[in-house]
Amino acid sequence: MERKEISQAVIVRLPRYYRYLGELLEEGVERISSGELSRRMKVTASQIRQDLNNFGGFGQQGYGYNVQYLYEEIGRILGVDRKHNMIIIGSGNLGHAIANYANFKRRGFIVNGMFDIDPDLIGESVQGIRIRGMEELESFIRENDVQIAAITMPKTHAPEVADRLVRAGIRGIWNFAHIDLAVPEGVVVENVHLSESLMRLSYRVCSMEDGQE
Amino acid sequence: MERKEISQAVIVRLPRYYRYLGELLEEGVERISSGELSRRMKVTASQIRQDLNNFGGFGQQGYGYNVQYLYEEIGRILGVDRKHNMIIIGSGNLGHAIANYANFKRRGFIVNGMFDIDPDLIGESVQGIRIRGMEELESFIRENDVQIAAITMPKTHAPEVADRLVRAGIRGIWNFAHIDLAVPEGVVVENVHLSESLMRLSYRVCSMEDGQE
DNA sequence: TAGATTGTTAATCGATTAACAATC
DNA sequence: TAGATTGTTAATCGATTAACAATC
Repeated sequence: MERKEISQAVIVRLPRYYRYLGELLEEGVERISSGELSRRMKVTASQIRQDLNNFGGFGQQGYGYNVQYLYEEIGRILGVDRKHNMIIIGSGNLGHAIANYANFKRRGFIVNGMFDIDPDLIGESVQGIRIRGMEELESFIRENDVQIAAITMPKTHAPEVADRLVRAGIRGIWNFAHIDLAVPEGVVVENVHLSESLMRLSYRVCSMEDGQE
Repeated sequence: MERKEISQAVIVRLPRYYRYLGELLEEGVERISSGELSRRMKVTASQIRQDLNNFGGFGQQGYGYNVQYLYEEIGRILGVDRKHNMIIIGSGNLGHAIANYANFKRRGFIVNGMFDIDPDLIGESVQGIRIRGMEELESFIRENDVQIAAITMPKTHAPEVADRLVRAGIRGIWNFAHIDLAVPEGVVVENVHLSESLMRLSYRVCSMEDGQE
């Protein structure tokens, strides 16, 4: 599937293309040119064409891009055409928020297990998903062919849990803990560091006030 | 405070420096060289020195950087030395997760109001924060000098709410809704698009399997 | 066919890394 | 002082934008 190395910048933009194409599809738009899409997304048409051509020629000269086709192709590239079994480690508010978010399911991310250390939570159910104790972690991953784990627990035990996940064969970690996890080659970590995001917002608000941005 | 334009890439990295310096401080480390920090953070020493010099000469030749001093300076740059009043629009799990996260408070982000449209939630309290109806939004922002609003509600009404926030004088929007908000100059939007983050993870997991990354 | 718009090459711009003189 | 390490300039690398020939 992969020809050359795709740059990180392109990968970051890809889901946003997917979102806009989904919206166009809902609006009933059948075809779109890079120029028109560029106006909507506020990026250059050049960038859109360059980005898409990393993966192949999806368009047609004189016509543009077929929305449905391009949407499906990008979906395939992102892997949302497949099913991914997913677990959530940490059943606090954030874990609940993710478990409840129905759109993930639509994209093929099936949460089939939640875990916690709190005995009061173990045995409870969220959206039909049972909360389990940590001792079941490895067996559950193996038996349910789990690919992705979201870590939504405090940072203290996150590295240790990450090690267990890796050893149990997880392929991707969606890390919400405020710490950088060390994983071996072949395992992917995607960080969501909310406090860093909030500080960036704060920086920009403040620099707006003093100098102007 | 601002000399020249600071690049987006630098701003993204800044909170991570802050986090590592905070950890060093807790470890009792008094001084650190760009070389040693580069080993810890797995970035080049050159990049660290370049990044910091955007804001001034915090180091000393032959010595390195004083951890405490650098930590405080970066905190000042990020604006975490000040108080920011903050509200949360949307009191679902995600709103609760943010309200409950005590570390934000430590960094000066004070959540003093939560809002929702659900009559069952209005009047309830989370962490001592009362959940209010949307009709109180504008008056609350003005009376409590609120600078930052987190939008943790479904995307449908997010643009409309964003408009109200802007008109009421909010300076920064922390947007968790899966939509791009249009705001005038002088107002800052920081997006946290979880579904896009998850798709990036999915992409990288899949491309690991087919070709190798 | 003529017009539109892609795919792709070339030019520009910006960010990262390397190197080293300044200096603590 | 000598050694270490910064601040900063110069070199390299990569990403974005512009341009245009190919082609539907």
